[in-house]
Amino acid sequence: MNKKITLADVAKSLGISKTVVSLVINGKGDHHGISKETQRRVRERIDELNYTPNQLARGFRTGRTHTLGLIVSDISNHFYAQLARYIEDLAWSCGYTLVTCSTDEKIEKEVRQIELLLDRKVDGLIISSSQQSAGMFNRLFEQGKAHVLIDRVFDNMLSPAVSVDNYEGGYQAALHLAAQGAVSPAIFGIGPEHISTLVHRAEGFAAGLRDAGLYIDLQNHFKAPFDGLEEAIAARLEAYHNTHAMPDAIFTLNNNITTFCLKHLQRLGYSVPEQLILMGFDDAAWFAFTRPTVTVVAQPVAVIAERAFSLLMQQISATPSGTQVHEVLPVALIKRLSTARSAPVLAIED
Amino acid sequence: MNKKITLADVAKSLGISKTVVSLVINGKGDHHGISKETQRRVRERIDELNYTPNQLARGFRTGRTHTLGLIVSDISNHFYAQLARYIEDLAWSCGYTLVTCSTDEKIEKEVRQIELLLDRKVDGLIISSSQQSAGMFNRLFEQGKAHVLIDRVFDNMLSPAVSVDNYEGGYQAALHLAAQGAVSPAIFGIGPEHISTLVHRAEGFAAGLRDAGLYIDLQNHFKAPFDGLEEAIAARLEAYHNTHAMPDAIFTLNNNITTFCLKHLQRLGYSVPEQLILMGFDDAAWFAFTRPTVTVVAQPVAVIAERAFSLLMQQISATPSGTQVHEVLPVALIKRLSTARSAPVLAIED
DNA sequence: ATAATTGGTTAAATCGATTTAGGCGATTAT
DNA sequence: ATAATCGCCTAAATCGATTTAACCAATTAT
Repeated sequence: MNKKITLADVAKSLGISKTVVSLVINGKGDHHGISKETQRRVRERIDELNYTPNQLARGFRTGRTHTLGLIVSDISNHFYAQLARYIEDLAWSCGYTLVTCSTDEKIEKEVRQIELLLDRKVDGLIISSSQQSAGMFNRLFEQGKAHVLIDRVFDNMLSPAVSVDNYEGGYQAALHLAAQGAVSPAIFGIGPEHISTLVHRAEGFAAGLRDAGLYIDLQNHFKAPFDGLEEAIAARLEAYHNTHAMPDAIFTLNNNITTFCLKHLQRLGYSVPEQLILMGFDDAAWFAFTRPTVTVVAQPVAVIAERAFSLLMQQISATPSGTQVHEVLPVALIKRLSTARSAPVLAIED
Repeated sequence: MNKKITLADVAKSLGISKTVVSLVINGKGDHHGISKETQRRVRERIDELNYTPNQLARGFRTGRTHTLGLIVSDISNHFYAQLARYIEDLAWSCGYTLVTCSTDEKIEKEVRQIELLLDRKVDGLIISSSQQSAGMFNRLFEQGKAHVLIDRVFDNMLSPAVSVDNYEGGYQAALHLAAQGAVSPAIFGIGPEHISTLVHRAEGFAAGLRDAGLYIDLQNHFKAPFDGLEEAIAARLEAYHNTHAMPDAIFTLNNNITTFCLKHLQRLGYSVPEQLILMGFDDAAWFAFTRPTVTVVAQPVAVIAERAFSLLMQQISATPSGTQVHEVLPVALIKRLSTARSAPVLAIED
């Protein structure tokens, strides 16, 4: 277990000071007037000895770790897994490493994870928060700690944020379902109920229905618990089934809900779109080849990642501008067969 | 931007030495005979000042960062996303943070990521490697660096490893397809071709076919490139289609291949299982509710995570045993409708 | 009565890098 | 001829924790 070569070893082996070696490594050789010849010798010796800097020591000294933190509710959720992948690629291309944490929508867990990451001196955070208010993030903002809120946003937040137009997505969904003949649609949501994305999607949906001359009771729509999601959805559908009260349309508020809804409707013997139409928020690869394929409101995942990363890098490398930045990206309605009530002749895309 | 409270601040504010504060924080107070009263005062003041230790400095000094690294080919692949989630939970419950890196099957990228994580002094690595040989890992092993190979394994490897019985999975798949009437099945694989999991699955499949009196050319089965996977699969299926040479059964070597195969078979108008039967390696939530539902060889993801984590922790907290540990976990054949050639009356599970 | 032990504590070294503040000899400016 | 400048390099401080080696007074052992 040969102990690691240190910068001091390199310096000693060349009979020069650590300063020179450090400067050369960091490309500050010319700027500090280290002779070309010395620089060459240093680099040569570094190769010979196979020296690599201890990043921990470096980060400790400089206060910059080249590490970013990503906080989401569940990294195994397809939407967040994709997001993580995009962000990881962006981070890697800038020399950053990404630490991802799943909160399971537990506020307490989220807070501890953020604190842990801060104690580890990550250079920045990208957060899809489960919290109820902007308090903690406003504090981060005032401390000048680089971070970006994504996906979920807050009233009165100071932090830079990137989200999509959830309200509009819900609105479009409602218009589409109404156009396809839905009369008494149901919303399938998920707890906790303060999550901004879900609230906005539902509100937009209600507004769209209203404009289409329909009504839905926003307060009391179904909200499955985060833990035991599938079981709750199955139970709800069974209850509808047993009481012969199945709605004629369902709008599911995220991809997991859509997935489980479809699975259990199928299990109960319902055929979509003939007996009821269904559409969801969030796209996923498989929604394009299930039978029926599923109509969704899709989020521009790559763009969310790119914008959030860019806003984060701005904070890290420059002093942030004074104005609050909240980028709201457009969503896209992808019509597929699950809502093709009349003539199922829609082409399967790509 | 109030600068962070340090251990020295706490010590000074109490008029005592840093040593005492450090010992108390680390629960070594009793062991070093710090009086109960002093310990109480220290803890109280830490709360008052809201002091939290700089984990970077701590890790720098102790050489233990309480960080683990996970290397996989693509975190957005459902199998790895699930694995990551399980490992993250285990790690978190033991006070560890997880850094995940995606390699895109690029050996060069994998090597750099491992080196980076080592320079960051992660306490251990869990690696699903894309490399060709055990060389780098045998070196890690000899240096005593804690790590576990998962999923993919090597000949002559010294490192602890956890994998599944890929050969047996392939074998069972072949028997099943043969039993369902397949006569000339095709394998849909993916590059690079040295990946042990894929090799073993294909070899087991060939052996199973042989035992069922069938034959397949192992050398020349289809291997799609990792980049552009979907397009390659689509093209291959189209080629079959155009030449009226569609096989009567397809065995897909991982969940992504299965997904894309199904999607494009559907696009080309083939009905499964009537015109051809299909089964894949790896389960995924949606395979249980696509139509048809998909027969798969499922891996025990949670167990893989648990065993790998356990082997890693053993190395970190104790001196590893001398014997090479390679745990091989069983796979499970889940029969669904995509291979139900005769009577599609199989119950949809759960 | 002197030495050894114990209880409670501290000063200083240490981890491996970066950064500050100069040093020294040779050249250029005045 | 003296001072200022320049080119090249170094010693030492520093980041914030942990850990080693002792210290001092009070008690116990011999």
